[in-house]
Amino acid sequence: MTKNEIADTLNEIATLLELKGENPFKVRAYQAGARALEAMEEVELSRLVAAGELESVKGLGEALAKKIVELHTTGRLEFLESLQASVAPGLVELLAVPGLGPKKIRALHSRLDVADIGALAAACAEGRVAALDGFGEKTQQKILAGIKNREAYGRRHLWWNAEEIAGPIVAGLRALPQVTRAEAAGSLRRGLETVGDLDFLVAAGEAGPVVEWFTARPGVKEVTARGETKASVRFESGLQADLRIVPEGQFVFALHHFTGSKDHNVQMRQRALARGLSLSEWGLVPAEGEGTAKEKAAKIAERGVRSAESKAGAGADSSVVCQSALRSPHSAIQTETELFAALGLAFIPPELREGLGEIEMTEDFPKLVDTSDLRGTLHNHTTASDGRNTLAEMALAAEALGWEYLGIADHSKSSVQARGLDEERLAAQVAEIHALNASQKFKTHLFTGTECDILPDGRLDFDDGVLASLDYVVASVHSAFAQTEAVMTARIIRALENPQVTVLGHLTGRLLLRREGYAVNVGKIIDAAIANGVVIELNASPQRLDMDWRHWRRAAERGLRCAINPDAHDTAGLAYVRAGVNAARKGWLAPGHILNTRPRAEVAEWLRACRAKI
DNA sequence: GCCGTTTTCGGCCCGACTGTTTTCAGTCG
Repeated sequence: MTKNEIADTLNEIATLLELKGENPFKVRAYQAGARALEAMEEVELSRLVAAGELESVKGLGEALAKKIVELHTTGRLEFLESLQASVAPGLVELLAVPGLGPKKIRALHSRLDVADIGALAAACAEGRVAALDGFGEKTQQKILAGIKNREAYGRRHLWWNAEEIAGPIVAGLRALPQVTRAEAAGSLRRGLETVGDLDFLVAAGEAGPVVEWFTARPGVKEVTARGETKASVRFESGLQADLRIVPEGQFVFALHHFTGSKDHNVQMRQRALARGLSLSEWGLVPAEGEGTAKEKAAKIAERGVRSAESKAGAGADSSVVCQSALRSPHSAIQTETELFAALGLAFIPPELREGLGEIEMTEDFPKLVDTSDLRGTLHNHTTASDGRNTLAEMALAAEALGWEYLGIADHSKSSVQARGLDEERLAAQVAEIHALNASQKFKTHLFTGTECDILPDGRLDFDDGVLASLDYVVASVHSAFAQTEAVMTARIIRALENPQVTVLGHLTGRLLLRREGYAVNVGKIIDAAIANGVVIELNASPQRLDMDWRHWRRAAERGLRCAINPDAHDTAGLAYVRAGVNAARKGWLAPGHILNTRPRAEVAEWLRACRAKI
């Protein structure tokens, strides 16, 4: 079993133990064990298993080590199998119903014999749930509503769609007179391709009016929680949003905490502990002593500077940090930059906070690419194929964005469903583009291109002579998605080896939340692209974001060049580059890694040189 | 089930909110 499969198994054990009413700390131990594995390299796990040294890993004791070894070597675990046999399988899915936790589920199971969602819905409909001790009419209604909306609630949402809802809310919050600071945190702030829910964080003198305003937003279908400093709502799309209101001095700590990710926060807290400090959403305080971080922070703030300094920890390096934190934990640190600095770190951009090596970064981070760095894009469509705006309309929109160039890459003839261009229509389009460029009607230069189908056998949809008449060629797969990984990989590599191909379009063909990508060996494709001097596109369409950001950092270090392409099918679609830039930033990409941050002349020269590599 | 410069037993993050009960348990993040 692989490391991640073993981690999943440990998490499954934790869930089953929870449903059985086991000691919650035992449950947590399994979850911590899973996290410890996830943070490990695959080869490191194999080494530790072989050497019998798993117990040297923090969080793995004798019992977990034994189980991990069994899973790693045999792929099975007797303990899990007997555990699974002792828990009704339908109970696990009940955990997904809002308001139901292990205790309530066990009560439903033991007293009403409810063992799955169907039985639960029936019990609610008959009023049997409301009659149970500890349950009531409201709980029953909530469970019924939760079951009914389970599908929409469980869904994640495209970053783009979530941002469209969140943007106006942040602006509205900032405009409230009580509010001094407001941000959207969570995976939205980290620029993750999909978002589970929205987290809004506000610093305000008075919370009541902010909660009032928030819960009254248009599109709010349901207010699921409303307290003095917190509120939760559900929008009609199923998207949930949480609001938290904190005092000004706590804002930066809460912002960092709720931006996450979980892994990043765990590593940050570990780093703080190593410096004798405790980091939480409440503040950065000395780790030693009694009481919670919140209590300590409050006490220290009350006592003031002098007595606090006398308690500063030992060790020259950490005492500096301690004293500055102690001096005034709620006022000395006002920005995330200062928070990171207190732990000896440079500011970590939110997009990089995934616990994937950003904490270990000892030097300053490279300047990540920004939307304003882009001087144009390749891969856009017009009404000639399946676009919804004409060539001139697209050029005008690109000019309005200040772009120096716009690449036109309509579909090729095999993409019949997209009205792909044949040789004749392509030649006509090229002539039209040349005429438009010559007219100097627009400041934006148009490059002639095609999004040429990679046929099932790896040949291209146009002859080399036709391709050579264009400024550039995006090659993409649009058919025979069901090929095996080996066949698909060989197919794409054959296309990359054609000297006419300059850019590989949407590497996996995935549609986020709708369709998995086709099977393809990404590592081999990256190798082939580097070897053949082909750019791999970061397709910026919010539902694609393909090639995935997780591959970019290492690929770029090895010399792969990226093009951030909106794959726009209308003028509004040009704005998708922003989603692509997000993904590129998550992949640690700097402007130098990206072809379309270069000026027009340089891009034109690069495209020429690329084709001359024969 | 894990952990230990206070330790091999007794802790393990905890505050906010809801619903039910009438002072608190369960859930959530």
